[in-house]
Formats: sequence, structure tokens, C-alpha cells
Amino acid sequence: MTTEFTPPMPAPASAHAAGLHAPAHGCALFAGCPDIIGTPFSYAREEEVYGEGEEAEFVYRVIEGAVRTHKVLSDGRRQITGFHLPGDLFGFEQGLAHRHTAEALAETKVLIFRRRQVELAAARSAEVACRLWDLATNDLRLAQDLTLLLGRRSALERVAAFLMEVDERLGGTGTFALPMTRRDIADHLGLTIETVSRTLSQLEEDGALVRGGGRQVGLRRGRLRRMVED
Amino acid sequence: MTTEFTPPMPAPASAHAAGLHAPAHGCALFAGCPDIIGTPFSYAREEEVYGEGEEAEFVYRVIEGAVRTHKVLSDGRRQITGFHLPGDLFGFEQGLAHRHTAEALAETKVLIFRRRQVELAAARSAEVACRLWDLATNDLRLAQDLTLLLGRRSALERVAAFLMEVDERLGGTGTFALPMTRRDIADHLGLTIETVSRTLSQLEEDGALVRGGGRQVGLRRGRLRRMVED
DNA sequence: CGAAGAATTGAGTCACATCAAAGTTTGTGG
DNA sequence: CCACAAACTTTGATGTGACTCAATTCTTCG
Repeated sequence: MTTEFTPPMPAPASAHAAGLHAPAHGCALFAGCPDIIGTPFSYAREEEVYGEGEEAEFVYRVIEGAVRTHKVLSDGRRQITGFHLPGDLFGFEQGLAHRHTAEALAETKVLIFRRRQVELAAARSAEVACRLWDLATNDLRLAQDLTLLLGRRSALERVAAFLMEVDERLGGTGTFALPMTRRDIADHLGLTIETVSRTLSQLEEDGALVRGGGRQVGLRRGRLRRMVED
Repeated sequence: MTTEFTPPMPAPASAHAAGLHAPAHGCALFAGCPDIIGTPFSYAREEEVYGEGEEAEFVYRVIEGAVRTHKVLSDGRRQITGFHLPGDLFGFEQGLAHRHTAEALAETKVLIFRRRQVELAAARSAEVACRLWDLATNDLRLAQDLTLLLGRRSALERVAAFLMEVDERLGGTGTFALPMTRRDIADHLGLTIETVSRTLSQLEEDGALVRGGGRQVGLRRGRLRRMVED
């Protein structure tokens, strides 16, 4: 779409030879499975990684950049189920097909794994399978937390909680640039862009954050935390 | 907590014979693991199965009745994350503690399994671990579907979708008694009881369902389906 | 049978959506 | 590297779907 797509599965051999070992990026996910090597790949801003309904042939780990997964209704209403930041894995499915669409928010580097290989490794090694179980359980926890947010939280609480979550996943410094547009935030939080914008303005008025140009924000975590307290 | 808890003790033969056949969801779960036997147990209407924050020592399979899992905010707002009907497993957690509260909707029979035993079995058998992975992935899919419902659907769509889901999970006859109160439905769909009630009335007016006394409903599935179509 | 809880219905309100118009940032092509 | 159009964001005015408050009515169950 946006870039020429060199058909996935760029020569594993070369990738292998190139010296990709267990990702320097954090995870012992496939530890003990030297045959599961990810192939590096890049996506341009707004480029689709996979589409809803497509065969789920690969799974992905974000190395750099960010990816969103979403569902769309025929009338255009969209729900972003999750943002995937460096270190995160995404693309797992239960059935044959992807149930979401995945797109890069920005220039993004990933490692691509053949799903079949991962599943084979899981079938052979209880350790790998347990690791995958744990990953799925963690995603489930996030989805359930989102459920509480969407079902029972006000706009102010949603935005405050969202800012704190992104901060945490981005390193927890309290100062960062939001990697997504207002539309993406709105479609994740079940709001409109106008409400997100107004809410950010109000949070700034209330002294819960300061905004630099564009998507830059500095959080006053104490105040934000009080807004989402149970 | 609520009743004297006869520590899980095999009652093996009968539990095994009674419990382990076929519900589409995860019946073969512990196949090949004859040492993982559930202990039958019962809960009364509104009785707590476990509370948020408690140590997650057991997992459960519903045999009869229904269970809800939920989270509550300090001001009373509640989100029901899921209803668990016969055949369903619930109670899995990533960490040490339960992140939800679970309560029986009605007189409910379950099989109780020691979590440690299940995890040991998973660590030993890749087959069991893969089965658990699959179960978690399925729960994740349900949670993500709920996310779209809560984030982007109208009250009418939420209630219509909910009715069809319950129908399906209860056997798909189109005629059944809702096993939960309006409050439970409202707290699952992110609505108020009044809105749920009004919406049901409207669905009846529109000829999308008929109501018998109390919680009895008969669905006109075609019409309902059109209301939640993508 | 009677009381308590659950469900329905109605009237009025409010939080967030929608419509509209600037203002700001971005990134592309010259 | 700059200019400028397109995209994104903010802000304002108005609308509305769902909530709140309130009053019956219907079930359930002791």
C-alpha cells in the first residue's frame, strides 16, 4: 500500500546468518528454541501489517515504533483494541484468520515469526507453551481492564488512565510524546476526538499535565492518579 | 469464607463420570491427566466464590448454574467482565491474587481444581499447556469483542448482541430464561437497569423478541441479528 | 398472603456527541 | 531548507442518548 511489500519470509537463512539471536529486546520468550528466529521487517507510517479476515500466518514483535490493532463496523465506528509498543508481541489468533486489522502508527520495525513454527515449538516444549499461555493471560488482563474503563469510567478518568498507562509502557518518565493521534486515542477510549481534546485541555487547566507543542506531554502523576483511584 | 470449605478431595469416580463430557469448551482439557480431578462443590444464589485480592488457589468449571466475575470501584460502579455458564472454566490468574470477584448467580455446581496442580500439569505436558493457552486466547477474544461493544455500540445494539450471545451459549433454541438480573445485565453492558429495561421493551415493540413472565424471552433472531450487523 | 426485591415506565437533566470554524503542526515538493 | 497545503488539533455552539430521580407494577419467596 504505502511501500513495496517484499513478500514476507525474507530469506530466513540470511536473517539467521545476519546474526539475529534471541532478541536483545527483553524477552526470553523463545529461549531454548534456537530455531525460532524472527525476521526483521519494517512498516511505514499508517501501513497495514495485516487485515481482518486475512490468514494469520505470522506473529510479530515490535522492536521500534508502535502498532495499533482494531476492528471497524461497516458504518465506520472503530474500536482500537490495543497499542503495541516496543517489546510487545501481537498477531496471535485462535482460529485461522486475523480478527483485527493491525497498522503501524509510525515508522516501525518488527520481528516476524511464522505462526506454525511458534505453535510447533509450543507443542514440543511445555516451557514455551506456558510462556505463551502467560502472554495470553496478560493480554486478557489488559482487555479486562479496558472493559472496566469503557463500561464504567467518565471521559476524564479514561483519558487520565490512558496517559498513565502510556507513560508507564514508555518508560515511566512522566514526559513523552504520545505516539498516536487524537483519533486513535478516541477510538481506543470510546470517545470522540473533540472530547479527548477538551479533556486534555481540562487536565492542563487542572494542573494534572502540561503540554508541549504537538503530542508532547508532561504528567503530574500524583494528580492524575487521584482521578482514576478506585 | 461463606461456607465450610471441604478441602478439595478427590471424590474421583463420581465427579469424573459426571463432569467430564463434551461441552464444546474445554472438556478434553485435562485429558491424559488422570491426576487432575475436580472436586464437586456447590454455591448458593449470590454466594461469593472468591473475592478480588484473595489468593488464587483454585480454578473452577461450571457444571450447573451460572457465575459472574466483576470488578467494583470504590463508589460502587461495577463492571461484570464475564458470565460463566455450564462448561466454562474460570478463576485463572496471572499473578498470585484474583483480580476479580466471582459470585454465583443462582444455585450453582462447580468442579474445583487446585491451581498448582493445573500449573504443574501444564509445566509437564505441552499438550495441557497448549490447551490452557487456547482457553486463555478464547477468553481474550470474548473480552475484545466486549471492548468493541462497550466502546462503540448503542444501547440497542448492546442488548441485542447480549441476548444473542446468551441464547447461543445456552443452547441456541431462541427461547430461554435470562439467568441474571437487569442489574447484572446493565453492569455487563455499561448501562443502567432503566436503560436495559427500556431497551427490552423497545425490542419487544419492534417485534425482535417476546417476553414471558419474569426473565423469560423468545428471540426473533433474524431481526436481532440485523441490529448488530457490522 | 404479604413484604421485599425486581422490573417497568415517566419526566427532567447531563455528559458526551455532533456540527462548525479557527488555529496549529506536519511533511512534501520545489 | 523553506513554503505551503493537507492533516491534525483546539475551541465554541447546539443536540441527544443515556442517566438520574421518582413512582408504580410485577415477581418471588418466606
